[in-house]
Amino acid sequence: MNEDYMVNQNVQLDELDEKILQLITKNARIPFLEVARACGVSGAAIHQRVQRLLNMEVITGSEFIVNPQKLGYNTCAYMGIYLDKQSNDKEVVAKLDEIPEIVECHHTTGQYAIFIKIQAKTNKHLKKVIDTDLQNIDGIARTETFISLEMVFKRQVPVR
Amino acid sequence: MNEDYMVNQNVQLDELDEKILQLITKNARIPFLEVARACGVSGAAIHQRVQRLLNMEVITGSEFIVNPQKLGYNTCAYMGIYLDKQSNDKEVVAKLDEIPEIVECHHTTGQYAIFIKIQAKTNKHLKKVIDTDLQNIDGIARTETFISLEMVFKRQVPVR
DNA sequence: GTTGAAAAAGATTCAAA
DNA sequence: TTTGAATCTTTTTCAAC
Repeated sequence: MNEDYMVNQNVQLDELDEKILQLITKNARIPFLEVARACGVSGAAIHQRVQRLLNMEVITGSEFIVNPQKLGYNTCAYMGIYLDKQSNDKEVVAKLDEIPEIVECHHTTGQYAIFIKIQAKTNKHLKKVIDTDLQNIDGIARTETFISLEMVFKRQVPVR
Repeated sequence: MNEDYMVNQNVQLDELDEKILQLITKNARIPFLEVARACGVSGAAIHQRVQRLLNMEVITGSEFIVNPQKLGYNTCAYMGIYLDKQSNDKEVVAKLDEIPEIVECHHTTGQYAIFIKIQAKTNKHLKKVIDTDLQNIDGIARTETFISLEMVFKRQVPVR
């Protein structure tokens, strides 16, 4: 009982919550007092609302966003992974987790069992990740790579 | 001259920059004075370094991270898009940009011309995005969808 | 749940090194 | 580039509504 898949994770948010989310998801450093002024409520109210949104896990934290290219990461790729029939998904994922160039990992349905996003410095670096790091993982049968020539846009889920 | 593709965007960072990045990319709300204490320098130094990292676009901003599931977005999918030969990539991308459920969009090489990430509330919602919103865009020949059953991990590019 | 007020902490500026 | 000190702003707490 009470497994993840049984829980409706949806949460009731009012307009103030949504306004707050719209502001802080675009700029985590915005002063709560500025949010307060924009919303016409007190700073204390924003403080409490944000705390509540964190407690409810509607927001899971904050981050400064790095520009991969400025750190020399110029190659981005997606990869679909086929697993051997007898392989253990969890073990494969644990191994993938150890490869820092893999920045995202999903269990998927359809042709692939696992789908990942890779950030590498160069095409040569990507080749090393694929031919060495991934090749060393037991259970991977085959992979298909899609190289991103350019990320055109990226954003978060719409708040309302 | 001086086109995007000619510019080496790589930037020289020292250990202090890296330490700062490691802290602020995990928590955008961390007080700079706390970063200062962790790094053994003054608050003013951190303030200036962060400003410099922003000016250099090593960091492009900050955000509170929303948990899509708590907003009712329970279906995540990736989609490869094949375009008609005579179609205009830019126009297609502009249309995709207008669909809020598409949260990421890349130009790709290989079998697909465009690769996108979709966040929908339900499978039915995803079907509506695919069958209605995407179907209405001229130039799209065919699509292939990979549904994510579970995002196992997500992180930013390693700093150093 | 929201408020204003108070106290504590942080951000920002700047002259000097 | 870094620093400490000064100033200004924000964060956080809390009693009262």
